[in-house]
Amino acid sequence: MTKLCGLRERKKQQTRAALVDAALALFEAKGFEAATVEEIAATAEVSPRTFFRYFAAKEAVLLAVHDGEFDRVVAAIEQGATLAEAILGTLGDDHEQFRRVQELVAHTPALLATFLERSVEQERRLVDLLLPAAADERQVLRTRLLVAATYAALRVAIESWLTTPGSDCAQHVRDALAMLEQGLVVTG
Amino acid sequence: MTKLCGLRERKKQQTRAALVDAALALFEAKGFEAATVEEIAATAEVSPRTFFRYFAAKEAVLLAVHDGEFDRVVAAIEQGATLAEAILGTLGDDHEQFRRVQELVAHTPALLATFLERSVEQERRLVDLLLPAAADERQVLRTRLLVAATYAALRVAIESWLTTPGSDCAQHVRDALAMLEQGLVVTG
DNA sequence: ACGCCAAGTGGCAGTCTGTGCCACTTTGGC
DNA sequence: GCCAAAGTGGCACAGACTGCCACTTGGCGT
Repeated sequence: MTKLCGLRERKKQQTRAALVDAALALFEAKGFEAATVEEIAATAEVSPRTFFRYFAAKEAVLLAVHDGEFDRVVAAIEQGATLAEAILGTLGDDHEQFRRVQELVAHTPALLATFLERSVEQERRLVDLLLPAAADERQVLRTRLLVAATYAALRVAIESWLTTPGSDCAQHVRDALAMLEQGLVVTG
Repeated sequence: MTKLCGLRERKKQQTRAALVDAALALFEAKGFEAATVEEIAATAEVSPRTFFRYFAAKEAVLLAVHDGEFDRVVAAIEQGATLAEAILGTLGDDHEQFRRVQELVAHTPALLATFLERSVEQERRLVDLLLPAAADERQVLRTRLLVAATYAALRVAIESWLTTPGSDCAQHVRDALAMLEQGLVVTG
């Protein structure tokens, strides 16, 4: 965990938050590609050089927003929760920042690409986590498929949620997962 | 289809192919990010400016390799094939260029991101194609889920295929789709 | 055979992302 | 208070990509 004792560490978190806020606002105001790192840094009162010390790339600012949520999913699984339970659990307290980011992602191909790639990384970690120590080949495949399909369902659910004003995100996810579990007619 | 009558058109296809070959070879030799557009263009005996007239971005060279295959999937569906049939149909004649590209994608996060984004675009087109004119909300959701899950299975299958030397790609895909159809235990 | 038009190309200047390096300030431990 | 370490800014630079303009060349009518 991050220490919050020193002044140094507090300033860092503060700068980080300022960068995220600035980026989110600017992306929403003028679009992801039109907003430059220079502007974001200026808004957060920091040099562009420093921006890249906090985030490896322009897109990474938004990635950072959700990292905490994934950690909670991992934690839940480590305590014995199923994948579905873990995901649904973190969706409860909807930070509206989550919606803002997802809205941006849905409208910006470059951001979508970044997020999908991050999803694959997360999928790999989850597979390792869910897999028993000694698993046969078939078990591995089944788990990979489970996680990948769950993420696919999550993505479909979020899209559906974004286009349905006032709806509950968790409910969309539950519906999608239920459909998945009951078995898709792949041949239809 | 592309006309092949004129000399002009032939030269264009030739340049395009030269760029693809050069890019593929250079990416394999020194890695995607280490290979510069300048080098690729030079190898294909063309100016860097011209490279970007053929491909919108450095990654797009590899995207182009698979565009033809997706068109075949679309064509098959328009002639009444199911999604699974259409996909398995195009996988038969395995161009080894397909494997080379997938190998690169698997090892290069930036390429993976681009390909996943392209996958989402393809998914959207397939959903429109598979959906009857008047479909209720539930039908739409089910179709989106079907396509997204199928692509997830495809991705898992390809990964599995790449890491199993000498195996048949189509067989991996069939196995994955079968698992999907029989219903995943989401709560496991 | 000639010449015109449009398509294709190259070069150049310029923007933006991202990185390495070095000097400078600040913080936390002693 | 002093010193190493952490954090920051500025600079120079590479590489991806774009707009613009001048130039060449293939297609085509006459």
